[in-house]
Amino acid sequence: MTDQRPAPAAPAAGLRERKKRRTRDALLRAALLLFVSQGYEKTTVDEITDAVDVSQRTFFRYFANKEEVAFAVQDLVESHFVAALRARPDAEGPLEAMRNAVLASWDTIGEAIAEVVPVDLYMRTYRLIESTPALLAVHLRRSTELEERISLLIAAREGLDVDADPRPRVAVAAFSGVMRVTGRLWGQGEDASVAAIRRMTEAYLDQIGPALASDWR
Amino acid sequence: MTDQRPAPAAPAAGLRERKKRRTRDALLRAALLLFVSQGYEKTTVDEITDAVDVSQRTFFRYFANKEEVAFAVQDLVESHFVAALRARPDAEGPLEAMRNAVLASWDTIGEAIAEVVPVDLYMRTYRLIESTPALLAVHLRRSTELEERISLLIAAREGLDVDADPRPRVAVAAFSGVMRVTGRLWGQGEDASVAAIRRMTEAYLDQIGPALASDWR
DNA sequence: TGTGAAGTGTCAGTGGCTGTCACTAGCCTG
DNA sequence: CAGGCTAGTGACAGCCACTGACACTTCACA
Repeated sequence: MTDQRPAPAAPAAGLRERKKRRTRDALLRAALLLFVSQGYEKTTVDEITDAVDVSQRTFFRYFANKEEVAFAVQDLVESHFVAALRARPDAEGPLEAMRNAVLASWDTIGEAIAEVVPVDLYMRTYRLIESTPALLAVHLRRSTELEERISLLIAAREGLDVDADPRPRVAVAAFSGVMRVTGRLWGQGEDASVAAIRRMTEAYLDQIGPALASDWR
Repeated sequence: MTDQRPAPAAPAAGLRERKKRRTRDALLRAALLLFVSQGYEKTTVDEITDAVDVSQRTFFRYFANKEEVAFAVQDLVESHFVAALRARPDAEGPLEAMRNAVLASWDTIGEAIAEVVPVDLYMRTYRLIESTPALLAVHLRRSTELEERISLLIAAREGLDVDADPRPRVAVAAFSGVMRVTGRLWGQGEDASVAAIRRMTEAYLDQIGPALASDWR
């Protein structure tokens, strides 16, 4: 997760700072546009830097690699979810809290995204990630990192030690597994709206209990 | 180290075939050895091909990319699990069947692996995968592909349509999530034995029910 | 206003990966 | 068993992601 964002509570930073942010944003937007319009693999870093008129070297000073730029917005979405989870009342059980946190964060994520790129561009990027093997792989690895953070959070809520009690990690794993399935299906489906994935998430989360029952008939 | 496998229904193929298999096996073994001894990233394809005395081009004719060679044995393990799952009696519920299939397949996987590489080498490779970001990413992506296959299998067992009923995918997602957690923890832990991961799997799978309960206290 | 450092461009180099082409060796047919 | 066919390979050239080194420009700040 990228740290530096003087977002809320950051007046007009120095000229240098602003220039930097502008360059980064320009690279990000140009990259995502190119990715969604012609595909990730078919986009070279040179094309991105040409579009922004900086050197290739500069790109790699802002983003560790070509993949990273594709996940810049995803970072935002994830920290949004984590914040929503932190905000859940203690009274809610683990699974209930996670469920409410996703649903709540999807209701408000739009604005947060729009500060950086058009929401539509993000959604098309998300679909691109799901459908591009190289990006999907990175996405999944990042997801497990997020899962670990969530596990620690859940454990803290319940006053447990993650290493002593398997339940936090198991619950998060089950929850995340379901989230991935919905993400994938949404990416493959017709309806690319936020509403669609929200609806799907709700429906699939409802099935966790029934799915783990010993007899489905 | 046998140069060919008395594989089921594969007599002595032509000389061409045998040479091919020998080259592939040699590349595989050399690659894994280099990977585990000096790390994945620090091993160049040239080093691998030099060790086997073939051209770099030849390497890429056998393996689509450098990553693929690291997963050759994993392929074996996965199809072993799928076979075990197919063999579970219809009477078992979905989760029960998957659980029994993993445990059963771990009891017998050793011999299957040993036909290709020393079991110890495989285990060290597995740990390397878990601890190398680039490989972990690919591993996770491959896992989701496997999950889809399993979902279809489970659905078939229960006479369901995966797209109409979310339960197969949800159950598999939850199950796989737990499996990944155990794989990761095993990779980080001290005990690198098959027994260790088997034990851990059993313990964690036992926690699925409790973990999803609405109240842990 | 001068000095230091942050940000960038340029250049050279490495390594993964691909296309092409020519050559050789196992295979097959007459 | 000769001669042609083709799969497998090596050699080579080239693309692209990425890195290190160094010099230059531009802002920041004393």
